[in-house]
Amino acid sequence: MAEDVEDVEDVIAQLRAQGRRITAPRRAVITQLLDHDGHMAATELADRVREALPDVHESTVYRALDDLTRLGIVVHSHLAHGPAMYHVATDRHAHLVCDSCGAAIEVPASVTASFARVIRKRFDFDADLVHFALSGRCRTCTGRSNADD
Amino acid sequence: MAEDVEDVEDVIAQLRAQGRRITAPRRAVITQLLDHDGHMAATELADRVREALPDVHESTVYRALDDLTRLGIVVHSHLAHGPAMYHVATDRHAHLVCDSCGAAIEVPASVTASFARVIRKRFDFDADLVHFALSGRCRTCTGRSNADD
DNA sequence: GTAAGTGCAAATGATTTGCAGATGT
DNA sequence: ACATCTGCAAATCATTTGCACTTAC
Repeated sequence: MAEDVEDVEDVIAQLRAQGRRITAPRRAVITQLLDHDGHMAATELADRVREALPDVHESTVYRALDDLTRLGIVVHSHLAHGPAMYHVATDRHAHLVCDSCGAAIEVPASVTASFARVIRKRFDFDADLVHFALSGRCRTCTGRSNADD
Repeated sequence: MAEDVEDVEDVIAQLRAQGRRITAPRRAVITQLLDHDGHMAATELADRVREALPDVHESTVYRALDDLTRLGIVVHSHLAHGPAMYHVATDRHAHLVCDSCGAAIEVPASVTASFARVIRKRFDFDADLVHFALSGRCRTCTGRSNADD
C-alpha cells in the first residue's frame, strides 16, 4: 500500500464537488486504483473490489470507472488485444507492449512528447500516445526471431 | 481505385504454396480486401463477401483472415475502441483517430519511422506504430472543445 | 424527498470454438 | 481418400443497458 500518488479523500472530494455521491463501492474502486500503481483491467478491478465488498457487481465498477474517467481522475489504455487497462491519470506514460512475450515497458510522456509535436505540426492532430499502447518486439524477442520489418 | 497493390491470383498462389486450399469464400475475402484499399472491420468484410456468396458465415471470414494474417498478406490494426480493422500488408501506414469525431488520418510510415528509431535506441524496443492507432483530437475538434490536456 | 447509484439479468458486439458434413487436391 | 474448409450453433469475453430498488445528501 502506497498512496504516494494522491489520496482517496482527495478523489472523494473531487467526486463530491461534481455532485456525485460517495458510496462504499466507489470508495473501494478508488482505493484499489490508487493502491495499485500499475495497469488494471476492469474485470480484475472488480475482483479486487469484491474481496472487500462481495456483492459489488461488474457493472457498478464500470459505471464508477466511467464517472472517474469523466472527471479526468482515471484514464484507460489499450495495451494489447485484450481488455482496456485503467490507471490513475496522474501516472501518464506510454506503453511498449511486446507482441511476442507480452512484456510491457513504460515510456515517460516526455519521450513521446516530441513525436506528438511532430504529429501536431504536420497533421494538426493532437495525439495522445498514452491511450493506445505501441506494440512491437522487445529486445529479447527480436534477437530470436527474424527481423521482418 | 483498383488492384494496384497486388493481384488476387498472386495471393491465391501464396496460399496454395502453403498447402492451403482455395475455396470460393477465400477468394471472395481476398478480392474484397484487395479491392478495398482502406480499413475494413471483419464484420464489414463478411457483409461484403456475403453480397456475392450469401451463405458465407462470419466464422469462415475470421478463419480466412487468420490464415492470411499468418501468411503476412493481411494485417489488422486497432483504430479505436471498436473492432479490429484489416487491410493488406503492403499498405503500411499509421493512423491518427480522433476520439471526438472518429475521423481517421493516415500517416505514412516514413513519418513514424524516426520516432520508432528513438524508441529502438532508448528502449531496445522495435515499435510497430502501425498496429495500434494513435488516438487524440483532430484540429476541428480541438478548436471546439476545451483543451483539457 | 429526489436524483444518483446499485444489483441483477439480459442484451450487445466481436471473436472463437466444437462438430458434423462438404469439398479441394 | 483425407486433410482442410465450411456452415451452424453455442460459447466466450468485455462491456453496456433496462429496470426496479436502495441510499446518500
